[in-house]
Amino acid sequence: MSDLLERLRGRGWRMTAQRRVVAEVLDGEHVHLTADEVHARAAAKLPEISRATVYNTLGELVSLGEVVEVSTDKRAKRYDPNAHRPHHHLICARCGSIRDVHPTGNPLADLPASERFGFTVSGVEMTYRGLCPDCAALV
Amino acid sequence: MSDLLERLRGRGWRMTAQRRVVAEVLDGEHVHLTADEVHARAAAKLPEISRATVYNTLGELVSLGEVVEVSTDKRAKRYDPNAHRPHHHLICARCGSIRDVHPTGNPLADLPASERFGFTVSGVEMTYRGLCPDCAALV
DNA sequence: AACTTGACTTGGACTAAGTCCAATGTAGGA
DNA sequence: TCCTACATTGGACTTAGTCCAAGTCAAGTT
Repeated sequence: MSDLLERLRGRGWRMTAQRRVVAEVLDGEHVHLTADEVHARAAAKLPEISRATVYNTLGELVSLGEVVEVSTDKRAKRYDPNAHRPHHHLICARCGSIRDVHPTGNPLADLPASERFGFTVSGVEMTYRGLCPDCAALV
Repeated sequence: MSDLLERLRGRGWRMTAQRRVVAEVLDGEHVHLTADEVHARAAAKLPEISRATVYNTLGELVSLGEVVEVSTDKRAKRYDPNAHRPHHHLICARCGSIRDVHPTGNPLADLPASERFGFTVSGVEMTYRGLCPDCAALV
């Protein structure tokens, strides 16, 4: 987990207690938390941390490429700390739970030039949807 | 455009002026509008239509499968009326403009059983990201 | 054509998620 | 130790969307 902190320090991040706990929360579990969940977990370690700081820090981590935003159908964005390994997502349409998945194939190669409309294409996200075992059992 | 209205009527939709203008707005242009943009265009034809009705109607069209929700990075969801033809999206990271694209390949087949975690997988969305020609010219 | 009724619409209050900002605090270099 | 540019705070604000009780109306029935 100090890997992440080292990388950030190496990039000129001023290291504060707030940034440290946010980084630790994200680095600690490979689940996909909302900003509010990150705030709650961070506040457990550093009670006076503000929501604004959590949003700021998450935004910085995203632009540094350390964390990826995932938009599910639910309203709140989720933050995926597993940004260093390329992967895609499988989301339960009912409960919103997310798994990281690794499909075979190369989806970027599947978009021919004629379908690019002059865009400079830099990446692709695949979002598989379905029902998780628990939710499927309820239906 | 009356295709859509016919289909809806055939499914037992009670046809009201409000639903008609919303359907017409979506059916009229193949752009990807936000709920507020749909409301604005609908209100141009039927000034007293309320936002709640637009949201209700969009929600119904989505659950009927006539329209697809697209979550970009921006906050508001966009509504894609081109639901009858399977396709994916190419989004400009800068201005948020969206194009429909048709990649080759079968992404569902690219997710092996070992990567499904017991989920019942029902679909997949591919979101290509990059810069549109206009935005690329600005950088 | 008038009646009936349950589905539809309305507007306004409410909630959730996120942004902004002026005042205050502090990490890290000199 | 001091300085200062960068970071944090909390609270107001905005945006996007939901909810609901009251009123309206489409379409089937007579």
